[in-house]
Amino acid sequence: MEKISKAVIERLPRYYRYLDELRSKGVSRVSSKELSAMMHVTASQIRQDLNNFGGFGQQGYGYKVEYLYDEIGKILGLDKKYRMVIVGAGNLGRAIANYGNFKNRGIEVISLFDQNKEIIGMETAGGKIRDISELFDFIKENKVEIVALTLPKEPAKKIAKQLKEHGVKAFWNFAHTDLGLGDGVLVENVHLSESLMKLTYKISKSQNKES
Amino acid sequence: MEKISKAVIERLPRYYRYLDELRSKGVSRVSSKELSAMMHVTASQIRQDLNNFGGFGQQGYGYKVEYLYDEIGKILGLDKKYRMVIVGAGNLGRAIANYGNFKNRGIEVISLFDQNKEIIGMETAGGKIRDISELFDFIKENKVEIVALTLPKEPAKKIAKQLKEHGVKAFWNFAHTDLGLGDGVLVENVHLSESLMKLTYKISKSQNKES
DNA sequence: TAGATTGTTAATCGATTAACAATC
DNA sequence: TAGATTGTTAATCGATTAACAATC
Repeated sequence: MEKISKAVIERLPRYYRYLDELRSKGVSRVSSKELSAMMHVTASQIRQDLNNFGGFGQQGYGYKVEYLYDEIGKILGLDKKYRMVIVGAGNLGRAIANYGNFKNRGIEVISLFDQNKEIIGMETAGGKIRDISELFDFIKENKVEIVALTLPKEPAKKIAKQLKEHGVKAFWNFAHTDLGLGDGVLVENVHLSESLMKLTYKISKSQNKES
Repeated sequence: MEKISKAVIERLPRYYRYLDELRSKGVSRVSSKELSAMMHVTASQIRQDLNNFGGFGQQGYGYKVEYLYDEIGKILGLDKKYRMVIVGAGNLGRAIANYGNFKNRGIEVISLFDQNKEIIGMETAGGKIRDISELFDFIKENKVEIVALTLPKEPAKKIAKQLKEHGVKAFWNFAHTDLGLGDGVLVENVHLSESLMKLTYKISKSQNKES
C-alpha cells in the first residue's frame, strides 16, 4: 500500500459521517460533486482522497453510498473489535464510557480505573469502576487494544509508560501533555485546552478586525 | 497583518504549552534548536512560525521564555476575558466546567444548562445547572463570548441556530455534526469519535503490517 | 449513442526545510 | 572580536485543484 498522507486520514472520518447520514436518509447514490456541495470541499479532493484506497465509484454514475460507507469503515479499521479501558473515571472518563455510539463501531469499554476510593465500585456504562492498583493485573489478564487516559498529566505520563511496558500499544490521550512514549506505540491526542485556544484566537482576531 | 496559515495557528498552542513548562521549571532562555529537539519539529519551522507575528528573539541569544510565552498568549487572545456557557450538563459538560486550568487563561464558565429536571439546580464548578428554557433570557441578560455545546447533534444544531440569532458569535462544538451556521459565526469542533477513528485506523494499519 | 462522472495526470499553489546574511 | 542564533530568502517538497481521457 502506498503511503497515505496524514491530511487524507484526517478527512476520512468526516466523509464517513456524511455517508452515514445519507445512508440513514435512504440515499443510495452520491456523486463527488454532490458530496462536495454538502461538505464544502472540492469534488476533486474527494475523488483524489478516495482513490488513494482504490476505485470505489463508477464512471457516469457516482458512488454507492452504502458500499462507500462500508469501505471507508474498513479503511478506518471499524470492521474490527477493540476493547478499551479508561484510566481516570472522573467526568471526562465517564463521558467517554457513556458515549453509546462507540459500541456500534466495534469499540467496547470494558472497565474504568480510578484512585478515588469514593467512586471505586460505582457502576457506569463501561462497567464497574475499579481501583487503579488493579490496572496492571487487569491488563495482563484481558486483551485491551486501547487505553484512554483521562487523568492529570503527571499521573497520565507515568501510567502510560508503565502500560507500554505491559504491552499496551494504543493510547487515546486526553492529558495536556505529550506522553513521550517513543516508538512502538500509537497515540492519538485530544487536547481540549488547545482546541479552546484556537477558538479564542479566532475570537480575538475577529475583534481586532472590527475595531 | 498578513494572513496566517491554519497550520501555523494549530501549532501555536503547543508552543505555548512547552513554553509554559520551561517557564514553570525556571528556564529563562531557549533557542529554536533546543525547542526543536524537545518538540520534535524543525528549528526552521519554529522560527518561521514565530516570524509570522514578529521578531520575538535575539540573534546570537535565542528567545526569552517568559516574554515569548506572554506574546504567544496574546496572539491566542489569552490576554482577554471570555465568559462561557455550557449547554448540556451531562458528564462531558461537567468535565469542561470542572476543568480548572481554563480560569487561569481568562475563560470563565458562568453557567450550565440542561433539560434534565433531575440535575437542574445542581451545583457544579461552573455554577448552578439551569433549566434550558432559561437559556435565551440568560444570553440576553449576560455577556457570553463562548457557548460550549455538549449535547446530542439534533438539539445542538437547533439550539446553535437560535443562539446565533440571539447574537452568540462563538461556539465550541462537541456534537458529532457540523453546525452549518454559515458566516458571521466562529466554530471550533471537537469530534471525539473522529479522533478515535484516527486511532483505530492506526491500529488497523499497524496490524496489517505485522501479518 | 449521448450524457455523466469517475480515475488519473498535469498544473498550481502553499507549506516546509535549507541556507545564510544580519546582528546580538 | 568570535561565536551563536535569529530573521528571512531561496529551494524543495507535498498537497490541492484543474483538466480531461476513460468508461459506465
